Amino acid sequence: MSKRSVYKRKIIKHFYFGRSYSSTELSLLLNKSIPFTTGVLGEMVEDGVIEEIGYADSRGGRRPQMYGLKADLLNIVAVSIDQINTNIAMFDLHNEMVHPKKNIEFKLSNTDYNDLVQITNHIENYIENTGIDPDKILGIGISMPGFVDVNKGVNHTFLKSAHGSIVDYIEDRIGLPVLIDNDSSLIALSELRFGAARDKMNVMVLNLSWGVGLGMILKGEIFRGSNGYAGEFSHIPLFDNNKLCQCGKSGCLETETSLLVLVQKAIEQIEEGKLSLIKDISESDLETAVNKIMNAAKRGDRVAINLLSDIGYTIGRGVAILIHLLNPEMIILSGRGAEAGRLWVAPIQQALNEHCIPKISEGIKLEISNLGYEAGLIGAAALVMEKYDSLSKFEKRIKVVQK
Amino acid sequence: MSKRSVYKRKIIKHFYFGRSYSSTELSLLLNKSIPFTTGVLGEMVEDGVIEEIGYADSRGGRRPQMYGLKADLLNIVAVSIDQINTNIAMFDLHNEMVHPKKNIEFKLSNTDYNDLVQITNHIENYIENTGIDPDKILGIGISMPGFVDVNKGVNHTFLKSAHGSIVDYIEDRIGLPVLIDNDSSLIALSELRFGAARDKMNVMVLNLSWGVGLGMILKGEIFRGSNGYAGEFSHIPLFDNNKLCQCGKSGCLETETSLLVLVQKAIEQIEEGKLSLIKDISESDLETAVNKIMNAAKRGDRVAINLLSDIGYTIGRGVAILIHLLNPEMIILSGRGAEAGRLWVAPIQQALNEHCIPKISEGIKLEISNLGYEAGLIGAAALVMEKYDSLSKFEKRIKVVQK
DNA sequence: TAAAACTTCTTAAAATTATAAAAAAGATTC
DNA sequence: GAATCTTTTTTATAATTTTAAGAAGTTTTA
Repeated sequence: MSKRSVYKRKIIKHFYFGRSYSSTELSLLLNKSIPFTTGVLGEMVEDGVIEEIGYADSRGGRRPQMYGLKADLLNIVAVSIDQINTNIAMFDLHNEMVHPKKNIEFKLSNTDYNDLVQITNHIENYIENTGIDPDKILGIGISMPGFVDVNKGVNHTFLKSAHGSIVDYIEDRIGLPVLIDNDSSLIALSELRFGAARDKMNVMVLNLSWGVGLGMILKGEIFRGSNGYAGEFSHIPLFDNNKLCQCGKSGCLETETSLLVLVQKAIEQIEEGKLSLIKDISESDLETAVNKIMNAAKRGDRVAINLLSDIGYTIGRGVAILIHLLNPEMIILSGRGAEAGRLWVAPIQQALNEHCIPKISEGIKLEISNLGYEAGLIGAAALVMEKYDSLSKFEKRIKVVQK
Repeated sequence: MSKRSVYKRKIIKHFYFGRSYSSTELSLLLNKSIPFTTGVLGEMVEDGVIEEIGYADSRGGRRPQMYGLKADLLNIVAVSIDQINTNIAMFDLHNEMVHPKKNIEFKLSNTDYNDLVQITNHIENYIENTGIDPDKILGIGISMPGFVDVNKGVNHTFLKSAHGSIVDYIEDRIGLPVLIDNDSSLIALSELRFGAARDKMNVMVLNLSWGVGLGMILKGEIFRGSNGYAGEFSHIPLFDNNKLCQCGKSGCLETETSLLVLVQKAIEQIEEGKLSLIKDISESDLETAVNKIMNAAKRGDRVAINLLSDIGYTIGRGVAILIHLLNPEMIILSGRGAEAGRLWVAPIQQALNEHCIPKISEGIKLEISNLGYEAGLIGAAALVMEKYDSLSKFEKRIKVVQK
């Protein structure tokens, strides 16, 4: 691969994450001279990869020519899998969804090989339905919970097939580059590239869901640890409570903060006869139960608010640990539970005030994501572009960037 | 600064940390072509910066010419400050101590400006006593406990002078580049460059001392967080014990693991009448008390061993948190308490077995440092070289590397 | 034991990339 | 409103760095 084409890939990546740049700005980002950058940009315009998108405002001199990616040059398939739902969507290079996302209800089992076959079928069908030429698809990004070994393309928790790598299987069947990563890390990636963590160096992104996931941004990059297992926030041993966690240990943070615990405690309190707006909930339909509790809290129900506060405070104690160990500049509440995030800010902040050395916690921003429910899908698409300039599997894909 | 001289600095840094390289190896490390690297190396030999040190064994072809730094080209002053002792030493480029280290008993107060003056005097005298020409000194590296803001050169815990930056003060007085960093981070740095963490990517280095410090190696580099406060392991809120910590909060890990707690518990148990080899200890002379307990443990005293085990187990619980969050490949026990480290390996390992998800803790190595007592000084010297290729304050110092 | 294979080192030509100066376009100032 | 200052872009020239090919040593293999 020629050096020039390496720079072209980097330029495409910058444009994807940053929208538009002038020649001068890019030369700074690439650490190359302006004449060189201008030359490369010229070639890319000729090849139809990027286009001139007008002039930016002057900052005291000649107005800079701005460049941007041609949105329809390439597409990216994003797949977001969780325990009960799988979503598939197609994005263009401006990060717009170009085909309606498809939601599949799909209970993820731990070991069934058939699950993998099913999901691959769905992806295959979805791509066909979009009518987009596979030659115009850069790759497929997949977000899923569990212990994901990024390099081997294996998930040690879900879709464990005897047939080895998930990535290899899907690549073989569909013939496109496939990348997988853990859902919390990808939510952090979307916050880093498109959300509140943009241009930040050290940020902790909490993925509020059935458990509390953690995506870490350290030194301006997603941190994954030596095997990709970093961020197991749910399972830090924080309590002497003898409550068994689904991971097999006891005392995990999750044993006091999961939404399951929330529902259990709510049922307990209602049975004790406390007055509450919460009605008719049971452990057998958690999703509905959680929604009812959340809604009650939003309407000011004391019981619901107190329950959420307790959990928030406990999460906050965990966050205090993160702050002491990693000294981040920002905490972001993201994931599907972030909508109710506002309810949690106060108790978390309270826990931070009580458990942090002031010097280390002062100035830390506690923010709620505005990427919302889509963060997982955006992260899956971003994963593909994130690796575009470094993985060899992209080398032969897009002709225009090969010289 | 010319580009070529940037590469020369990088080469010097590589040699300092790696001893000797061939032209081919260096060209790989620098990402430059072999002819270019050979050319630069030739110039550096001519300038007397490096020398040819013979041929390495062949690996199936012509034997490579090896190069190494001239040890006496430059010297580095290392200063290691802790709460009761300050050590100063002079190193050469082969990391050998070229002048006997000087130990100064010196109780570090929190705010006394005079402390800073005193320490600077000592450094000044020490350099004079070595008889080494200041023009042959690259810089001064300082290791100290507390909240160190590396960029501002300020310590928010010790030597807080109204006169601003510690670094600026010493640089003004001595006229040499000065760098400071937190002791635990520097111990981690010496492990990374010269110890068990060499070539490792993600390692947690515990600095066993009066508290338990933590130096983190993430992605092959020391991690310091956004303000340099990362690694406050001692003060993670882990207990509901209502014991007040010196940091002002309660429930910190330190409230159950500090050597002070060790002594208090020992006294308690002896007063209760337990049979033990430990005799005549009191809280007024902690250093002696700790030594007596350690020695008793080494001779097999049950009381001492149990006390250390309890503390080790508690530290292990903290380490389990580190493992879940950061997924390191290795844990190193270092610092002055590492000698007794062997006594702690078993209880720490025990805690890891009980509190870690097997998938994430399997394969993690738990090692005892072999850098020993000197780790702090070595780290302080290494700090200077670590920053040599990136800080402008070194630009004008060494003439031979300026072209 | 000689040929093959392989690694290192050297050289000169080729390609890449940067520098510097000037031109273009717009903002600011007096 | 002309002169001056800025920033961006272009161009030509200069410097840097790589490529490619071959020479020089060593080990491996036949």
